[in-house]
Amino acid sequence: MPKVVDPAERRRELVEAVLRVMRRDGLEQASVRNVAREAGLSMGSLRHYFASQSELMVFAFRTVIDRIESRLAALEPEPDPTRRAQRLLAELLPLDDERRAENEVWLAFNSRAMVDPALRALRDEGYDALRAGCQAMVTDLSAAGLAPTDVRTEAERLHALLDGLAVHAAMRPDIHTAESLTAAIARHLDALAIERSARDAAEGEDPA
Amino acid sequence: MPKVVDPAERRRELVEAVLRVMRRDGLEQASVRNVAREAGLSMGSLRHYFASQSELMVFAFRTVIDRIESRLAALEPEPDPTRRAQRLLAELLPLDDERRAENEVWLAFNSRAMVDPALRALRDEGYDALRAGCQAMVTDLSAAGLAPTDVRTEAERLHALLDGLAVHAAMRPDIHTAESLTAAIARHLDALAIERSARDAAEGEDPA
DNA sequence: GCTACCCTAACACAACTGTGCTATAAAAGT
DNA sequence: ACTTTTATAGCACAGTTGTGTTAGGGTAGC
Repeated sequence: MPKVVDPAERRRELVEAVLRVMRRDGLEQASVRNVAREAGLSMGSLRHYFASQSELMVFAFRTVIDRIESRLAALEPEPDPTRRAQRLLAELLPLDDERRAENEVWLAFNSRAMVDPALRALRDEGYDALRAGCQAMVTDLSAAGLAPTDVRTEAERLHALLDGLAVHAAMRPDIHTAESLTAAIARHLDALAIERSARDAAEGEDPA
Repeated sequence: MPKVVDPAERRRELVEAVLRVMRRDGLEQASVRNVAREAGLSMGSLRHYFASQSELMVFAFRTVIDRIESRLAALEPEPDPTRRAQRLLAELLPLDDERRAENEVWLAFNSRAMVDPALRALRDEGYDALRAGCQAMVTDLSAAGLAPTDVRTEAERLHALLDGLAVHAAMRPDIHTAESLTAAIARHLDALAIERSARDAAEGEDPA
């Protein structure tokens, strides 16, 4: 009976099982037994694809990261920096069920990474990528005169706002609807532009 | 030998043991055995003070919440809304080792509350309190002409920024120093004031 | 004195964990 | 046709978990 499915496909199925269990019962319930049962396999089979639980978790986390990154990369090019930022941020916020699920497992992985060294490297990778993305967005906006020139501080602020909204959406999905999340982000982008104009005007006055 | 210390004191010691274990080894290591060993007691003794692990965790979480709230309440009154907001936010951010520790256990409790119903109520309580605090700050700033009039959106933005910064500080304490955190918050308060001025000016022009 | 009570300790139990090992059947390679 | 590799299943083992129960030692009230 073996060899009926592609090994890579099996691994993907197992990752899906991990994510399902994590969402339904919490990260600590994602034991090798529970995951194997969820996937309809014996735990001996699971161990054939992943030698250890840590390996399974790392692969699952990596899969989630790759999925998010490829989704961002697949976005059609958008020359206008504001609209580009809006689309990127909309892709990162948990606005629909699929991304809500993704957000939950992302947060679970992140919290385990606080203690598990094997996951820490992946968490840092995701963190750095998001940080770089925020920095790129602010840089483009700033170049277009739509954000203050202090890119570093503004990128940190945007990044923290984004992650904070994601955490809040996971904690209270009833309060933080897709509308309120997008409104908060839109307001922030708007505020960045206003701030830039005001600072430019102040600079034009002061030294003159 | 029993009865040498106040039972309430014992409970406090046990909570401290919980927090130490949680910070050192992670939340999932805070088993009744590990906590009892950390406190230098047998697990039979621990169970005399807390009938179940859930009870212990709830009490520990409650203690952390109370500690933060009483520290905020102990702040001397500050009439200037900007300075008051700065002080409140400085008290909530993990700027020193003590509050870094507090922040870590806070996040750990929050992540477990995603799955543990007993902790969820406490998490929601903490969330609501912080949300109300942000709303109060923005309301005062807005009344003083130092923040936009859309209190609801701005409170959500401030709240998310605050929690996002706390998460980032826990993840990357090397990157997010006390200086960068306070700078981000200061910039945000500054931006709120600028935004208000600009919107007021725009409104004065438009309908005229 | 003594009785009642609080605290502490220690053990038992069932459930769960990750991991190693073995057996077997199907496929692939020759 | 035969051998080797791959995939699956199942079990054993040692460790940890939460919780219950039992017993004993120390203090306080009478």
